[in-house]
Amino acid sequence: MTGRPSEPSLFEAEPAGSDGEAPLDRRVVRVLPDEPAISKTFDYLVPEAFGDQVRVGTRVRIALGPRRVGGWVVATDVVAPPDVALRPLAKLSGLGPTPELIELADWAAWRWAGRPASFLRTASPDRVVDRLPSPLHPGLSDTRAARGDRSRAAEAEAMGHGPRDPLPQPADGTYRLGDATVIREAFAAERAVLRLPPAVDVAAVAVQAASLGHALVLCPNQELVGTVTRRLRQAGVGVAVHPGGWAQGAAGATVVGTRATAWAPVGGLAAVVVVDEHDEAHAQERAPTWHAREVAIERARRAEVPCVLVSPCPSQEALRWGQGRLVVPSRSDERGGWPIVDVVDRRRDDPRTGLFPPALVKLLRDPGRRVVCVLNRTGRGRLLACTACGELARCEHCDAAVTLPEEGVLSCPRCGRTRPAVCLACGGLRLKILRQGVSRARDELEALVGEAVAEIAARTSPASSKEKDRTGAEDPRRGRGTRVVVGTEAALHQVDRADVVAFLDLDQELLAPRYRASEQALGLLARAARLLGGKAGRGRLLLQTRLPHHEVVQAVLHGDPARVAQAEADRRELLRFPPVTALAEVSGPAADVFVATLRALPAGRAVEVLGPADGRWLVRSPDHRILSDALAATPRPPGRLRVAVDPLRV
DNA sequence: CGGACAAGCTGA
DNA sequence: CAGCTTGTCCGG
Repeated sequence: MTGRPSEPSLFEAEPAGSDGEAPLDRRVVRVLPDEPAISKTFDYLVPEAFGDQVRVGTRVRIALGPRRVGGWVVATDVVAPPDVALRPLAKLSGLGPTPELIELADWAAWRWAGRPASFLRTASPDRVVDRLPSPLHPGLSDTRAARGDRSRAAEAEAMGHGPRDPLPQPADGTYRLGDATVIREAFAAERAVLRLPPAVDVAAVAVQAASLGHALVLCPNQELVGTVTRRLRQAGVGVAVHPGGWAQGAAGATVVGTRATAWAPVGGLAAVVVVDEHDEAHAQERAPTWHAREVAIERARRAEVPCVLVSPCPSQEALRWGQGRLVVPSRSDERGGWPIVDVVDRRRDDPRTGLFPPALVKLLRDPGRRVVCVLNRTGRGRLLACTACGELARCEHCDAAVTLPEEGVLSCPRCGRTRPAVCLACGGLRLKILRQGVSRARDELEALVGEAVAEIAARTSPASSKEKDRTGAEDPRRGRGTRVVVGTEAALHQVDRADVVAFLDLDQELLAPRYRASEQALGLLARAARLLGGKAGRGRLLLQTRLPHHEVVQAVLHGDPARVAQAEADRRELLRFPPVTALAEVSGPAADVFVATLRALPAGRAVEVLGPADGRWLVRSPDHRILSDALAATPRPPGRLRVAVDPLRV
């Protein structure tokens, strides 16, 4: 999983004076321009006036041809080729990534078939930083004493040495492990996967990490960043929140943030933690499709500091990396941190019952309960048929089944065309919804419970949200006022507490045609579990399914994610999917040319090419070294080409 | 990327 | 053959 480019690094410079004639009167540095289309480095003279401010990582401006562009110094003391006339650096633009991060960017560019500049941009401050502040106290320090006993108590509680209440939940709604020494145990070796059930407050792990010194804590979302930061500060830890705290982190602090924080400089780095490592928010969707977990792992390895991956449902990638160092609380502690699960076995239900069988309706009508219904289908209907002639509604252009995003409009999910809701076979105007989406479910729910029900869908593209702002439409976080909400999985991100979370059609998740479907479904259920708290609370997770024996259902029911992990490990082995192998997805107009070259690689570096399917090819190798070497060795043809290493939606 | 320059097409 | 488009290469 780790590996280094086999090709010599782009940035390796021969030190001046190594073979005699170093020009002592001029200093030359190598600069990588901050331009997506340029991946070459150029050498420049350092003006006398810049003094000793030019180091590896420094942001500079350079004259490149007729224009000026930004860039990073990637090597100093360079011996330039003798035949080029050097120009001086045009300007200093402040501090940039540390030399370690420059090297890490080089590695990441190889690992995810991207350009170093895209990583260096992520590793750079978002505004000019000319000097660093003084470092913050590492770990638990005098500041804590100054704050008095309250924070001491918070720390003790976080460490699991708080007052030993029996299982009933503390007032703040978090669930406390009976024996929290597992958290300390996780940091005892260089690496560990720490499996903590959803209701446990993961901030305790960050506090433990910070006790070793300045830690790097990666969270999948802003909400967790807030929680973790608050708890760290309560415990007296000096925290810098990325990206605003870039300079403070570089100077020395425990750094907390989301994905991009994997690239934050941390002065005196002592430990790395990835919170909810299974969460796909840690992966960048746009190419290069880098994953914060993998960057964190590599960073910790290079810095020789402990790395702990935390998750209620560790990914196969994490488990494989952990090499058996999986730290788990006692069975009862783990079980207690998952909610009570009601499995609604729908195998014998009348299909006409729809999405709301009596068991659910009863919970829905209980006035004291806040209910979130999850249905991962947007719009009103995803499959429709004519009430008159029974014909399925399909696209006139490409024949795909059309959907009903809103009343009266049919839309093709394949080619994007829309048309009025009319049957093409008989001209009938009435279509019946065979598979309903959230909008329709909302209407039905309102009728069932007799009160307003809010619908929550993902906030769509930035353009449309701007549109909403302009038209002054309502707050996207609807559902604050209503007791019952229904939505896609976005509902689980936008609601912070619930008494019941009901998955109206879990089978859609369990049977999704993606190799990661089981893990993704479990991740979704873990997220739902967070809204509910542990078994001691009154939260219930209701799962409607025709697959009650599916390992994902059984895992949540017993609070035992190992049931999924084991089944999944076998399946990945059998199907040769990651992490047993390494995958990349190649698409775009230039993909065919690129793939043809890949196919022709000599035996020693051969990769397996599958496809095309829907204009996309899959490239498979026994490991990432072979895959990344092959991708790096294959020239990019002109034209648009997307290479997604470790695609999650295959 | 953006400019420079070379090679290819068109029209009188 | 000028005048314009399209493509390829290069920048220190």
